[in-house]
This record gives sequence, structure tokens and C-alpha cells, in this order.
Amino acid sequence: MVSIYDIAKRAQCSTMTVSRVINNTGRISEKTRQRVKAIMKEMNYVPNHAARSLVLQQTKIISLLITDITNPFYTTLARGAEDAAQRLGYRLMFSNSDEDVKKEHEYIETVLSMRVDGVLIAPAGDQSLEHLQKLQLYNIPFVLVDREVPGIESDRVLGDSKEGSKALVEHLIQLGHRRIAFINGSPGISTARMREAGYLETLKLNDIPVNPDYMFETGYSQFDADPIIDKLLSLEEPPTAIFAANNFITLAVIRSLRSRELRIPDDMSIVCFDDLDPGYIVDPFLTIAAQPAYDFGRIGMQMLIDRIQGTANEPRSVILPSKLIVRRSSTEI
Amino acid sequence: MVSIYDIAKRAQCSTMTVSRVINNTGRISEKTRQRVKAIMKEMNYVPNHAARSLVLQQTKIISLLITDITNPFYTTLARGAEDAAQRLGYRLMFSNSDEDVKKEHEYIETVLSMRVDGVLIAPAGDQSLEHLQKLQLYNIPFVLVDREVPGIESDRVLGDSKEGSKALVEHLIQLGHRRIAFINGSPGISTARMREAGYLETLKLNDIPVNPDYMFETGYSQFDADPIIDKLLSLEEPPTAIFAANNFITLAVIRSLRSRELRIPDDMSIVCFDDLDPGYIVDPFLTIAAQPAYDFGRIGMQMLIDRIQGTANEPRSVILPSKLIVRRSSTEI
DNA sequence: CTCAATAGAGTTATCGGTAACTCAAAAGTA
DNA sequence: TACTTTTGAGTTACCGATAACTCTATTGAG
Repeated sequence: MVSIYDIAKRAQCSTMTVSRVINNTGRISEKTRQRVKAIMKEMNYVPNHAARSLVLQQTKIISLLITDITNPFYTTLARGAEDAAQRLGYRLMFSNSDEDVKKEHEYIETVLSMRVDGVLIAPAGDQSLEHLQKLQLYNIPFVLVDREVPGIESDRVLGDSKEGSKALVEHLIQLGHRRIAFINGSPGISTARMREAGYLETLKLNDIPVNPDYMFETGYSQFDADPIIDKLLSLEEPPTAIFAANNFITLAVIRSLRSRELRIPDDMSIVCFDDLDPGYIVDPFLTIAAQPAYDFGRIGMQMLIDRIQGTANEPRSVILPSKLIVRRSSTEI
Repeated sequence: MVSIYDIAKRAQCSTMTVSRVINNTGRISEKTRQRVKAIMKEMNYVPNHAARSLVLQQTKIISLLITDITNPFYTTLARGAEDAAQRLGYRLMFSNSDEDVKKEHEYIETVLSMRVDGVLIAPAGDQSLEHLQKLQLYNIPFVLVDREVPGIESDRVLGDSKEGSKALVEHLIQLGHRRIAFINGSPGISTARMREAGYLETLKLNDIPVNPDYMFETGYSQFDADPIIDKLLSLEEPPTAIFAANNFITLAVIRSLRSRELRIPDDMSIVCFDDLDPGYIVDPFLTIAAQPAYDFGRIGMQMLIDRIQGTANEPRSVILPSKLIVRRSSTEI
């Protein structure tokens, strides 16, 4: 592959002159500049990123670590991050941890090894603490998006899961529901804890006793809801509404209900966080707390680049509100 | 950041010894190996990828360029590619060209600059030719997935768009349809051409005259189908079925039909390529030609790594069949 | 006309790692 | 015991680029 030396030889100048032409720095006569440029073009020169970043000690690459590339919430977030990064002159490297702390660990190793300039990360869970401390140890700036991790002080962009949760449950209560089941993600993830807090608080505010039989913990990724639905339906007083903590859980729940010929919302109201991809859904019918996924990415990326370029000020938190969108999956009892 | 020199100093040995411990090469006494290993761990040493790839002339990184990160077909493909890459010891770098040749061009520049070991690419269109030739010029192995590009000889994994197309149209004809509209992607994309060929051929086989008023070309990405639906509905003999070339087009079409209170399939049958994300759709109702997206990625990645590591044999083509899945969006006339 | 300032380059060292070669001491062999 | 082989390292050069410094013509001022 053609290097700066090849160009220099051909142009009968030093590599430094070529480097100056490439970077538009230093003093170069217009004549030389044009000659070198022509030769670079002719020889199809492409600078070697590794060599450059080795000496510059910066890569202009930012790593984006999300937990599920098939979840539209995250792909939308990714798009926001990508657009912002591009605008500010950085390249993005996506990775996908699959909600798996071990896989996340491997990616962090790569990220460290590549000396990326910063990391925008939706951590797999509280156990991500260790990875994040490693980033801190190496002074690699990072911003948490969507989820926080206890023990880590850093910039972050979070959704207001608790408020969103309260809005959803309040909505159900307004519709007359009092037997509201809650199927949550893993308590090892901050959003799940916040959503539970919102659920509990709203019940309390409305003097509805908490029924442990109505509460479940599962994963945010694909899973089978049948066992849970079984239990709920076999209760003496089955719930009239289900609050599912995210879109994946909702899908599993809906599938399970459908397979039993139960209709939504007639037989069961459903509310949840995050839309199924708005671009995809032919017929949006879920009542949701919609989070501004694109902004999560966009704002997170801006904060990250601020941090990379800027002075080391206090960690900032941005909390983005979610919006209650009432559709047909919830109805009066 | 701690380098191999810091380790060497602390271990009182040469950098070469450290390098040998890292790579498990050369002759090292067990005692020294353990001592160096302990120090590396203690000092949290992480090898510098740039330095290493500079001297090794390989990065163990493969670039995956897809055209739309929000399209489940591509995210599923990406997952297949990722799994295969990981299994074979490579890291993946996703990028997203957004069906935009210019954006693709920028990513190719980055890819060249980073000297990745190979590129798995779903080209934005025929105009990608120029980028791909650049890859060829630099001897960077690449594999085309999903789409081919005239003028480029290379490994590739394609769907059998023509056969899939024929199956869909044949299915409609079997149901009694003869007025079948076809809303295609851009003719600058190979799959669109193949799908059109299948459409035309099947009509001909069944002695159905081609009606130019039934044929449209648009983009594979989000767009507004209203003008097209307007035209179709205002025809003297409006179609009874629509064949939409991909999932995005289908969505736009469905939205447009719904906004006119037209029911599917009662008022209009619809068939198309590619599922909306099977994991997402609450209630799959589209009749589709399903392509094995995961295998596109998996097989493509395997071919690519073969090519990177192996001998330079003839370019190989893998054609993956699509499967007709009949659901409720198509019915007898 | 002389000397300082500036334009337009070139030299050298370095980033962090590894290949290829070298070399002394220990171990094996005749 | 003397010589060869093996073990366990160290030295040096280089991958491709850039920072910092140096150097030589020009140019301009007085």
C-alpha cells in the first residue's frame, strides 16, 4: 500500500512536506502543494490511520456500545449518535453487547486496545461497573446512555423512567384498573429499578395495595411470557391490566395472550415503555411511555465530544422526559 | 497509558521479552513469563492496537457496511456476520451508509485508512462501483451481500430475488389476480432489477399483458406512497393486488391504503419481500418472500474470512433461496 | 550594501509494538 | 574435557506518520 514515503520519493521532497500538504499545516509553496496533491491523487494515497493515531495519540473514533442491535430503541439512538458524531468530525464504531456482560467486557478490551477517543455506552447492567472503572482508570471519556450504573460518576443521558412509569400506571388507574400486573426487566438494570419505583409509588398514591403476585422480573430481551401469563391468569383475582417494562416484554406478553385467544384491550389492557419501531409498525396500537431515542444518542454524543475536547468539569446528567401516548391497547375496565 | 516499555522496565527485561509473553511466542522461562504476566496484570496493560497493526500489517478488524441500520433485514444480517466473525477471531466494525453513495464513499475512505482486513458490504447501488474498485486497487478483500454491482467480480451472497419475485406474483395469479401493480425500488440496485424481471416474466408466462401504469420505481427507504396509490386508484382499472419490492415500501403502501380506509386484503391484496422484524411484529399478516437474513451475514462473513486467510481462488457466488410465506395480506379476488 | 526576518523546506526522534538477528550461559554429547 | 546444541534472553531496525528543531535561500528594512 502506498505510503507517505512513496509520495515523497515521487515528488522528490521529504515526507514532512507531504505530511504538511495532507494536514494543511506549515509553510509550503503553492507550487509544491499542487504537485504533491496531484501525486497523492494519482497514486491513490490513503493515510494510514494506525500510524497517525500512534503519533497523535488520538483516533477520532468513538465507540458506541449498545445492548441490542435489533431493538429499534437502540438503533434509533445509534442514528442520533452517528449524526452528531459525523457533524463533529468523529467516526463511530458500533458494537453490540447483547445484554451480555461478558461480551461487553470483550468489547471494552477492544475499545481500550484501539485507544478510541471516547465511548458512548448503554451498559448491560450494574455489573458493567468493572468495565467502566477500567475506562476511568485509562482516562477514556465515556457517557452513559439510557442506563446508569451505581458506583459510577460520569456524564449520562437517562430517560425519566420513574415519571414515565407513573404516567402509565396513573393512566391505567384513571381508566378504572386496580389490579395491575407489572412485568419488569432485570433489577440489575437501573431503568428496571426506576420503573418499579414508579409503579409502586403510583399504587401507593392511589391507595392500591401492592400485590406481590402481580410482580415479575425477567429479561429485557426476547423471552417466553407463557409461564408468567399462566400464573397471572390462574390467580383468584387475575389482573385487568399489565404494565410491561419494555417493548420486548410487551411483545412476549401479547403473543402469549393471543395464543390463549385473549383480546387486547377487551380482556387485558397493556401499557409499556418505548414504541416498537414507529417506522415499522403498520398499525400502532400500544399505549406507551415514548422515550426520545434519537435524542438520547444525539445529546449523549455531544456531551461525550464536549468531554473529549473540553475541560474536565463536573459530570453532567441529562434526564429526558418520556411522553405518554395513549392508544388502543388500554381501555376502561 | 502504560506501554510495553513500562512493563519491561518494571520487570527488568527487554520489551521483546514482554512482547513474547503477550504473544506466547519464542523461548521464555516459566519464571520470567509468570513475572511479566503478573506485572502486566498489575499495571493493567492493554496492547496498543495501532502499534501492533502497524507492524503486523493486519488489524483483525472487518468492516460491515450496511445501507440501513433500522431495517431488520440488515440488523439480522449484521448479527449473523458478527457471530461468524467472533467465532473466527475477528472484530466487526459496523457502518451505516443510509442508502447514500456519498456517505458510503466516506466510510470506504475510513475503511481504507484503517487498513481493515476485509469488508462485508451491502452496496448502496450500482454507483458503488467506484468504491469497490478502490478496494480492489488496494487488494482489500470484500464480499458483496444482498446486492451485486455490475462490473465487479467478487465473492458474493445474494438472495434469489427473481425466483422470490416469481413465487409472489405466481401466488397472486393463483388467487385469481390479474391486475397486479408493482412498486419497485430504484433500478440502480440489483435486487430491484431482479425483482422486476421476475414480475415481468411471471406475467408473461401467464399471458397477462404488462401494464406500464401498474409499475413504479421508488426508493427502498422510507417514502410516501400516497402519490402512487393516488395514481393507482384513479386508474380506470385499478389493480386488485400490489407487489411491493421490500418491507419499507410495503409499510408506506399499507399506511396509504389505511388512510383511505381501504382494507387489506379485502380491498387490496399485498405481497412483498422480507419480513418486518419477525421478533417485533405482534401479528404477522404479510404474505412475503422471506430471505434468510442471518445466513446472508453468516455465510458472507465466512467467505470473507476464507478469502482473507486463504488462497486467491475464483470468486464464488452463493445464491440463497427465499421462501414464500402465505399469510393474510393476500386473498382470492 | 549589510543584516535581520521570513518563507520553504529538510532532519531527527518518537509513538508502541514485532521480526530477524545476535549472543552468552547452560545443557548435552563424544 | 572440549565442542556442539539449546535455552533464554537482548539489540536493532522498521511499520507510517508527525512534532520539534534546523537550515538555507529570499526578501525587506535601514
